[in-house]
Amino acid sequence: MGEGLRERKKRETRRYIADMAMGLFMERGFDNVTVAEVARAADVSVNTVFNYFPTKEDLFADRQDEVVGHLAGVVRGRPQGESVVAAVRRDFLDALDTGDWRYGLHEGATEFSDVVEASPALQARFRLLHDLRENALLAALREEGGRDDPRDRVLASQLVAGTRALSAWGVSLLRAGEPLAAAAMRLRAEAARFFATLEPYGTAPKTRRGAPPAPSALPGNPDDGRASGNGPETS
Amino acid sequence: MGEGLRERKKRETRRYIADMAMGLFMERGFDNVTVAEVARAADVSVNTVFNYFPTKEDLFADRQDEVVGHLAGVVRGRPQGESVVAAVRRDFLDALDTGDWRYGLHEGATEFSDVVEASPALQARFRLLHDLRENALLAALREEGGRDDPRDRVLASQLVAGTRALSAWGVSLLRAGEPLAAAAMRLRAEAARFFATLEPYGTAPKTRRGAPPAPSALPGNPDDGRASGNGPETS
DNA sequence: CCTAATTTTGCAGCCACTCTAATTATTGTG
DNA sequence: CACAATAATTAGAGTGGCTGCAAAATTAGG
Repeated sequence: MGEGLRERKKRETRRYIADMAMGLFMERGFDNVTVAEVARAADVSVNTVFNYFPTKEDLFADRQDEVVGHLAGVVRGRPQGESVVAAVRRDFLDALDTGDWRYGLHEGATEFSDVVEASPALQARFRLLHDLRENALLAALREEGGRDDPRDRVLASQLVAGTRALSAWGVSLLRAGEPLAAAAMRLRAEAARFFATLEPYGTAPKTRRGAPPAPSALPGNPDDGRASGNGPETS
Repeated sequence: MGEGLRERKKRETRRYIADMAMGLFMERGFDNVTVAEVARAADVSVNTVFNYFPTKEDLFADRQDEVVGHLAGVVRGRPQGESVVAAVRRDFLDALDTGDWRYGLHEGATEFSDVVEASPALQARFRLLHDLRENALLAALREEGGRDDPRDRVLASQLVAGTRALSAWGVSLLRAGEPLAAAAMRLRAEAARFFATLEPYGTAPKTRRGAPPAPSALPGNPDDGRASGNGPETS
């Protein structure tokens, strides 16, 4: 029941396609590689590529679901008594300390960033991801607060935009040759200022009815056209 | 010299195409109208449409250059002694008072918004515009401050994201049936809270060397692929 | 008018992506 | 093991946005 040959082959095929694609993208740039070339490199048909990845961008931005739902998860999973702003600050600083990639800062972030910044299509995709991130966070905030509180809207936008700006600055530091540790240190200082500014939003600690820490279904943007697929239709 | 028949015809043709396109988009939705249909409606060839508008989205988002450079212009043109945050607040509240469209709030904003929210392509375009807006604002901030100040990055991101969130809330109020004046009033209150939060960024009033109020050339994002064209090449 | 500069157009083509209809491989069952 | 159900892969044709290029129409200026 659990693990047929079919399932394994599917995962392997998907993986192989994604790896081949990433290799080509890193080498020659996202826009200079056609889906047909990816298909040839992976020795499958173009249709098979689209069976696994709904768009060309999905070949690059795998695991995007994680980052989209991350902030919302942090907010939902925070301990009792912690404010929203404090929770995000904690997670952001933790990512800095552990060198985690979830805010875009990691070893080799520059190569990644180079490819993205060279491609309008990829930039558009990441803007979409930030939007989805903000919407997911907003949904999490609404689970606690009132119906359509403008403060939730503003707070979500400020948190996403701020951390995004900080990460962008961090990448620019890395690109300027600064080692990751040094960049992280400077980022910590700036992050402190940023989150301090948002303190006025953080007054409400956390209400009772805590939702289960990590519901897997993300709210998502109803207008994003296509979700990131994980494989061919299972009819 | 100034005004040949050729120039006039060009403006008229451009205008006619844009009007026909907007009519079709409003009626049937952006994604359900092909460029070929726009061309037929305007009685020109598809190539002519692309001569005037570099992308299909440009048919919808005309005058986008204004909104992209607006915030930067507000910052550059603010009076001596006014902080950046105060300048944007003043402009935002002024737009609310005068019912101006520059922040997306105006009579008929809902129809406009309906079309946009029904089209992933248009949403992507507006995300791009917000990005360009932020970059332009950041460039303006850098004309006064230090080289690559992370506080400028964060402030620009907060201002753009915050006003965007407020406008989105405003549109949701309009869509819920609230009259424009009432929505504007509630928006003023929320805007006050929002800008108050950003006060810590507003300490620097304004330095000496004020640049000329409105330089027309926008910095723009080097990676946006194509600028919004204003007509066929005059080469 | 006649020529040079421009605008418009038609045509061919690229690429992402979709749909449909075979074709092939994997599975569970007898 | 054979066989039928199921699911994955493929080829092929087509759509739509967009780009070149070269010919035809229009306009400008002498």
